[in-house]
Order: sequence, then structure tokens, then C-alpha cells
Amino acid sequence: MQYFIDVIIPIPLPKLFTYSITLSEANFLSVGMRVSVPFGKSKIYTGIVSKIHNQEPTIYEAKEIHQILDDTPIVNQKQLQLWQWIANYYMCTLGDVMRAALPSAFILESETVITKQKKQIDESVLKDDEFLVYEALHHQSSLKIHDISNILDKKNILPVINRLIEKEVITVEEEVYEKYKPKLVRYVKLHSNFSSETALQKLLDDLSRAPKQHDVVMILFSISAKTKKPVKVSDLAKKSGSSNAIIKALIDKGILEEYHIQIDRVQYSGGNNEATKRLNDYQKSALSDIKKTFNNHSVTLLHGVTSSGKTEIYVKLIEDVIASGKQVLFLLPEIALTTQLVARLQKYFGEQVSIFHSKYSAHERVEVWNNVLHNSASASPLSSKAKIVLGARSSIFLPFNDLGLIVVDEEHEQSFKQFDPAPRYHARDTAVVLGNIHQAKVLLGSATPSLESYFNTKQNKYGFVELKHRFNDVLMPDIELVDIKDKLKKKRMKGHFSDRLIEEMTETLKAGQQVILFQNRRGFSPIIECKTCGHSPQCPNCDVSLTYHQYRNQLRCHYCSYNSAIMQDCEACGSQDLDNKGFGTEQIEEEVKLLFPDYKVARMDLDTTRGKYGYEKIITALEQQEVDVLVGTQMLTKGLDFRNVKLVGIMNADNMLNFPDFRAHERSFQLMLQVSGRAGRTDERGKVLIQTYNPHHNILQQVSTNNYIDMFNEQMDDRFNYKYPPVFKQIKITLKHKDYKRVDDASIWFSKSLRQVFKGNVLGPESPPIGRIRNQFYKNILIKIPKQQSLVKTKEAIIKINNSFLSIKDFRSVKVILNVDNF
DNA sequence: AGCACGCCGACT
DNA sequence: GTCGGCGTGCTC
Repeated sequence: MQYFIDVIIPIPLPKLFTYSITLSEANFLSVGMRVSVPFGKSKIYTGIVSKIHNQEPTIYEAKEIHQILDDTPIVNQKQLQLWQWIANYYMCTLGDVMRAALPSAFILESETVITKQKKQIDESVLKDDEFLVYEALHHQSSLKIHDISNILDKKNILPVINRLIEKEVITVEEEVYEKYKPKLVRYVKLHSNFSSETALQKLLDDLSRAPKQHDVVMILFSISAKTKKPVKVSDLAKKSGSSNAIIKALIDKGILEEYHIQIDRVQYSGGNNEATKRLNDYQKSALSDIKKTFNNHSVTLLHGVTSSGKTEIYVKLIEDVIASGKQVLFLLPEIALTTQLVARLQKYFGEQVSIFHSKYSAHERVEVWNNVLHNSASASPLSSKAKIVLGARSSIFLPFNDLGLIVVDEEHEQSFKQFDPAPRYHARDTAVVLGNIHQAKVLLGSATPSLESYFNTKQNKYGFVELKHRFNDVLMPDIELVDIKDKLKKKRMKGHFSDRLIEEMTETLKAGQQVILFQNRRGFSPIIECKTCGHSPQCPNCDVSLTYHQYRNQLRCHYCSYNSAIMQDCEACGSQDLDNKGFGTEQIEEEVKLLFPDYKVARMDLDTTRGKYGYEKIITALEQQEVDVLVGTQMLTKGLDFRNVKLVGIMNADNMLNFPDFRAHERSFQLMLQVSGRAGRTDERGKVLIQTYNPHHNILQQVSTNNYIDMFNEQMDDRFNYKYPPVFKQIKITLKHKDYKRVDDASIWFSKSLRQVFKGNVLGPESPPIGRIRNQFYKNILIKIPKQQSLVKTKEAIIKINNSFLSIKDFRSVKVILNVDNF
């Protein structure tokens, strides 16, 4: 009998690959373990065993595997089931999913290692490039392919390497690295030879002539007597004030014994668990309503106004679930993970909480992964860790084996959707599927639910619970619309500030309270225009005008990060009369400084939060009231909870409303209500001013009256009339290529083929608002899918058309991106 | 996706 | 004449 395994490899190919294994390997392996396998002529990849079987492939000969990398599976059956669903639903390969799902330290790849041959060679036979490599090998024992392309400063270095091999200068090997290394901490203890009183006394006598060493031994005693815990080498060195050399001498003499203990890189250092808060009556009834809906719904939407205390309700639910021995996943938008909420949950649940987000290193992620993996229902000491995982969208991929509850907080957030590399999944929707796999309950929470989720409650697909009162019955902020067209006419604008806004700011600041100003655009001004000839500087790589950034005196492209120094006069006509069109956060910050010179202003946008703790720094400054006015982009909306902010100003509501996207109105509503929610969160009623050219816009009216239902109904009418989600499903196909003619032809061909199947439900091709990014031209095609039309069959038809598309040689270099649901 | 093979322009 | 550009095909 022969044995084979089907393996998932982290490359975007639709098929699995079959390798042959021996009987003993077959007995050892199980589904979900990693193996390293040879692939192509030279590569070695890490694969996940997906199936073990006896069917010999007929049309090719299976290769043998290279190595088994695990003793036990690192991926469980439930995860593989989820991977398969994602690959099918989001139209990508299992390889794509694997790459997104596993921490990169689990995916080892072979690397070609180049070393110098021992024998002497005649240097004169080497060409320049070859000599450089040869030279470099004198300084380093080995080089990677990557190092060589750096040394030679070009990408195609294989010819050079091949010539060097031929001349017997170097040898190459494929090496596979285990990227993850557990973090070990060095400890010391007295060697067991000296455990008896007499031996110890003798030792101390012997050491009397080495006073430093004597001291170290004595200090070791005192530390271990005091703490009754193992003693770290680093602690001993610090406490005794002696160098590592002395400790090393003692170890070498066999007096001290050195050992290592594996520790977690991610550690919770907080104190004991704090009792959870008591709920108010509204929260109590919401909690019991949620439990009731869970009786006949597996998903429930909690619509709770900002500051209504949703978190406390989550906490109570989580308590129940972990008491029953199951795991909990708490999903949050990336940026909200750095804030107060995390600290709060850690206070309640201590070590049982693990956090998982993109700022973690590959090693830290492996640790969280392992903690979740080893957390079985059994009560081993390890299992108290990672009972609750708090994470951004990618934490849906962790190896849960018994989830009882998934909470998706701020479920309307766009950042739950992964855009760029496939799989282009939506974590909220995937969480619903994950919940189904585990038979777990899913709770979606938001003050401004997505139309999709709210629609699902209307269809009775999801349960629905509402929380209408703010905590402590604080009033919702008073929202006032300011007509800037009118203010301009009456000359009541100072820069971008209306007299109303200035009045309110003055009053708030005088009272010692804080102001938040929202402008959803960074930089100083998005367009610089010559007043003489109308020319404005454009990005050389993208079809956008460059944004002026004053603090660096630069023009920058927000799509490809191209930048250049600002010019003094027009590039086209030489005129010095340049004009700033539009405005961003920088300009607002500048104007605030001029209008309120006595107060401290800070800015929060991508440019000021770049560093690892940039974001936290600004938040702390605001919390500690070192900042009076905070100017920022939509970053402000996420998970911030400030006590002393009284006033929120939205500088210009129109640019978001006019954004060319069918969800623009919904998003504007959510964004504006979310920023408004930052005002007046304690006892005093907050104030919000929205400046707009069009105060009669329905969305603005709905925002100012906090009328979600009206917004929902009106937007749903539009969605219904224009056949948009959630009424119709939608798949967007994006084609891109560096040659415009090529994408244009390709997109016309593609849409024609689609129209043969889907008729009038195909839109486009169309160039997106920004038709070229990083020198790639884009075309979009949209497919609208009626509810009664089979999604599976629709996708099959698209895949078929895509395959014929790829077989046309002129189109093969055009990249096709499939975006299911088009979030 | 990589990576090799194979065919055409620009350099010694 | 070669070096090196990238179009094409394949990976168990």
C-alpha cells in the first residue's frame, strides 16, 4: 500500500499538491500538521496536510516530502473548514487563506545560502560583479540571495551566481529555517553538590579568598530566601552589582548551575482581577434581551447609542461563557485595540485575556497562537491563558477549538474588510460563519450599525436588541448645522471657521474643557493651483494632484507616497501667484493656532501617529489635558473615550457626502455620529457643530436628530432602486495593468463575456475616480446579483469566464482582482 | 507567486 | 558577438 498526502501550499494556485510518504510517516502524520515539501526546481515550501490517502496520482509522479515539522497539528479541523469557506466565498485559493491565517513564523521558506569554497582561486578570472561577491564572502561566512542583490544593486543575480559556481568559487545550499524560537530566560541556582550544610560551609570558606564570588553566592541566597522563586541571571547581576563575568566564573567552576525557562514574550503584568461592574437597569434589560434572542438566533445585533455602556454588557456575557469552559473571541477594529477598552477587559479578566494585533511581532503571534491552541476544555494550568482573545480582523484565524461567543464591536467599521492581498474577507461576516462552525453565539455591536446587519435583523435573520439611553442618562449631544455658504455671504468666516464655531470654541476653552475638530483629509491642502495658468502639480505615478504638506514643506501623493519639495513658482508658467485649494488637518491646526494662540493644539492623523507609540502619545496627552484642541481625521472616531471633551466641530461635511461610492451616505452618517459621540461623555451635555454648504441634505438632518431609522429607510430605498447591497449581492472585478490600452481592451472583453451570462446586471467597465495608481491603470466591472440567483453558480460562471480570459495571451499580464460583496 | 526557459535589442 | 530584457509555461 502506498501513502500520499494532499498539501496546502502558501501560493495562489487553485489546486492542492500531492506528495508521497512512507508508512511510518503516514502513521505519524495527521491533518493540520506542517510538512516542508520540495516545489519546482529548487524551492522548499511549508505546507499544511489537508488529507492523507492512498490514491496515487495518475498523470504525474508524486515527490516525497522533505520533512515533518510538527508533532501535533497546529491547525484544527474547524479552522480548515473555515479556510475552505473563505476560499470559496471570497473566490481565492486555499494558499491565499493559509498565508493570511498562519503567523509568518510558521511558514518557513527555503533560502539559498551561498558559501565560499575552501581552495584558493585565481582572482583575475573574476569579473567585477563576481569579484564583489567573492570579496564579500571574505567578510561574512555566508550570504543570502537577498544580500547579493543588495551588494550588486540589481535583481537578476542568478547568472553571476551560476558563473561563480562554474568557476568553483562558491557552493550553494538550500536551507530551511525554523523562524520561531521560544524566548528563554537564564536562571541560576546553587549546584546540588552544595545542598548540605557542611558542603556549603566549606564552599564559603573556599571562596573567602575570592570576595566578589563570595558576595554573589550570598546575594543569591538572600534573593531566593526573600522571593522563594527561581533567580534570574540578570536579577542576580543587578542586585549584586557584579558583572556577568563573575557569575560565569562561578558557573564554570560548577558552584552555580545555569538553566533556562521558556517564557511568554507577551505578558500581562497587571494585578488581580477586578470585580466586574454592576449594570444599570437599561443594561440589565438589554442583557436579558440578548440572552433571549440567542434562544432562537445565533447572531444578534446590539444597537446601542454612543456611551450607552455596551462594554459592560459584553463583559457580563463573556463571564458566563468562560464560566462554562468555552472560549471567547472579541473582535475590534485595529486601532481601537490600543485604547482603554483593552485595559478594562484585562482588569476584569487578567491573564485569561490574550491580545492579537498587527503591531505584534511574528514571534509574539506564535505565542498567542500556541496559547489558544493548547487551551483545551481540560483544566490544565495552561488553559487559563487565552480564554478570551481580543483582536483585530485576523484573529478569526486563531486555532480555537471550542468557541462559545464571538463579539464584533463597532461592527459597521470598514476596517474589518481586508482589501489588498487576497483573501479579501470581511471579518464580521466570516465571524458569523466561524460562530456557526463552533455552534457559538455571535453578538454584533454598534451605535451606527451597517445597513447590512440592520437589514438582517429586519429579515429576522439576526436577533435585535436596542440600548437607547446613555450611561448615567447623559443627554445625547446637541448637534447644530452651520450653513457656511450663508456665513461666507455674510462675511462671517475666518478662514475655515464660522463665527458659530469660534464662539463655541471660545466658550468651551474658557471653561477649561476640550475641543475636537474633525476634517477627513490630511496635509495642508490637497491641490496647489496656479492663479495665472490654472496648472496644478500632479503625481507622476498616479492620476491625482499632489497634496501640500506644510510641516515638511513638501508635496506628497497619498497613493504612492511620491514626494517632492514645494516649488516657489508655477512649473508651467513661472508665475508666483499660487493658490491652495481645499484644506486638510494641517491647515486647520495652523488656523487654530492663530485664532487661539493661548491654547495648545495637537493633530492626529496618519502623519502624526506613524511611530510605534505615536497614537498612544497623543491620546495620553489629551487624557491628561495637556492638549486643548485636537484636530484629526477619522482616526478620531475609533474607540476613544474622553471625559472632558465638550465640543466637536466637523469642519466640512460635504466632501464625505459627495464621495463617489454607493455607501458614501451611510458612511458619512456613521462617521459624523461617531465623532459626535466623543462630545460630552460624562455629566454635561456635549455640543456638536457641523459646517456644511448644504444644511438641508437629508443625511445631515438625520445626523442632527440622531435618526438612524430614517437614515436606514431612506438609504434602503436607494439600495433597492439601484439594486445595491444588501438588497442585491455584488461582486466587483478590477483589472489593472501598466498599459492603458491593454486594460481597456481586456475590460471590454471581460464585461462582454459577463453580459452574455448576466445580461443587464453587469455594469461597466469604468475607470475608477482615480484611474491610475503607481503607474497601473485600473478598470472596474460590477456584477449585481439578485437575491434569488444562486451565488455559487454565479461565482462558477465568473471563474469560467476568468479562465477563458487568462487563456488569451494578450490579456494574461492583466491582473484580475475579485472583490466579493465590494465593501 | 516564483522561477526557468527561450527569444530579441544595446553594449564591449 | 554576448548580456540581459521580459513573455510563456509549469509547479505534485
